[in-house]
Amino acid sequence: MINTLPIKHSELREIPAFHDLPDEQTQSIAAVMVRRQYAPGQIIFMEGEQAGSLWFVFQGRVKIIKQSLNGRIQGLCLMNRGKCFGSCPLFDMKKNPATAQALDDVTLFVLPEESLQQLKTRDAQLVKALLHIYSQRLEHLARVSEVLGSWTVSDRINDCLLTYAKRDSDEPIVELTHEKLAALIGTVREVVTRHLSLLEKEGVVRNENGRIILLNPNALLPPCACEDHKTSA
Amino acid sequence: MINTLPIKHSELREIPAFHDLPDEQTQSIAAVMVRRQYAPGQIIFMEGEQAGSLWFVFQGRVKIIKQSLNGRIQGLCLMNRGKCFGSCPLFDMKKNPATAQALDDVTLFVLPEESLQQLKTRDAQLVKALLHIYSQRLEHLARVSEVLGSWTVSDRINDCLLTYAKRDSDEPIVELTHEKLAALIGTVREVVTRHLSLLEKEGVVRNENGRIILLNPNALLPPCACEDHKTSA
DNA sequence: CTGCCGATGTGACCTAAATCACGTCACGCA
DNA sequence: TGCGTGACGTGATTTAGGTCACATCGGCAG
Repeated sequence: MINTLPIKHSELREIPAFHDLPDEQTQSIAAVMVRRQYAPGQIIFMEGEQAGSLWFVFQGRVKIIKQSLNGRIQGLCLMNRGKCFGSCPLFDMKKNPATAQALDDVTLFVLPEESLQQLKTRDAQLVKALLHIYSQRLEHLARVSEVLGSWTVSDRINDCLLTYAKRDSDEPIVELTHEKLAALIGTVREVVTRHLSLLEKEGVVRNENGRIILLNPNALLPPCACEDHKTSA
Repeated sequence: MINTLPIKHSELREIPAFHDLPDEQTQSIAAVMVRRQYAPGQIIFMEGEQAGSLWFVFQGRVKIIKQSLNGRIQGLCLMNRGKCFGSCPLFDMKKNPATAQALDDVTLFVLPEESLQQLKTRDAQLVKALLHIYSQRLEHLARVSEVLGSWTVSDRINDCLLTYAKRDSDEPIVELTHEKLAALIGTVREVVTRHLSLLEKEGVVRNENGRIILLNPNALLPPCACEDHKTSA
């Protein structure tokens, strides 16, 4: 899980949060960061723990989830390359509000709590960066709340497809199994499969094993007052 | 809506966020704050606007809600005396993630965006306070996401009762109509009424006109793995 | 006292979506 | 070549909870 290979500042440069920092800064930060590897499904930290470190995704994808006592799991978001998560308990928050779990084989850069505390007192710039990250997260969670509260499962699947599509080639591709999509959305595999079959019949997507190709992403656009009573799904 | 009556620092002292500040600070802050009044139902700011001010509730209650395009409304939380909200667009957030609406007759203290910007650069203490507020909000929204995703409506009603009960007298009282409770939870009045009737039959609450008295708050405690298949509700 | 109105109670009904229970299909591998 | 295994497809059934349509009830202005 811990990989002693040091972190090159060229690698650090690939994280958006460090784009604008001067070389000397990235050098010193790279020196205190730790590289970690996780296998698919492995838990990175648990809801309720007190990990105050900052985590950056270098490779792979990390799933942020909440599991309630009755066993149901609700995915909050998916962090891919360059994204940052964690650090919530750093500012008087008692405990982690959610769980982080590796989705693929994952390589993370970790800024340990102690180092972060040090940097925080020395560097006002960092605090501002944190506020920015928090803002984004607030925005995202507010959106999740709206989506969970008032969208149908079908709309949530569409939204999820658009959100997590890789747009490398000319046709966007979602590299998730139905099972994992279901977990992210907070539903079950059958419902995802059924809805995707519908979409395939309509020619909007093509299902392959372990991934979904979006043939007509525009047809997945968010629900709108104009299309009141939907015939399909 | 705007009330020119100046804000006394004795009043400002009643806001938890200003408890620890030295007198001179509260004086100068009180000088730049604005008092505003709102009638029940009045919108304070809308989702999508760019209000970067900080709002403090001095009297009454403010409902934070999200309305999605299909017309459904999802309540996020209820801010009462002393609570702080707003200010999201201050740190690079494009727009307000939610709407604020007065529930009762409300008196607010507003710290306008310009003043806040000034204070922000001068006072590192304030930035730390903001981080704290953001942390709490993140925590809360993460909880909302879990609740929306995996609790039943009945559990959400129970939770809401416990969360918003006034504990002045020996018996906690919730001063909300079924209608308003429903809006907060993101359901409809009938469902709330039905569930409350059940609870009343079980002797857990007593329904009066416009308020609910909790006779046995412990019976409302959150859902738990141990009580797997619930008979009631 | 009467009429109005907002807050409640309650039954009948309907739909989304979870659950259960299978069957199929592709693919690696001994 | 057969077999195991993980991913996908699909019907039947069940259920929470939203929708509709009313009846009731308590307070209060005139």
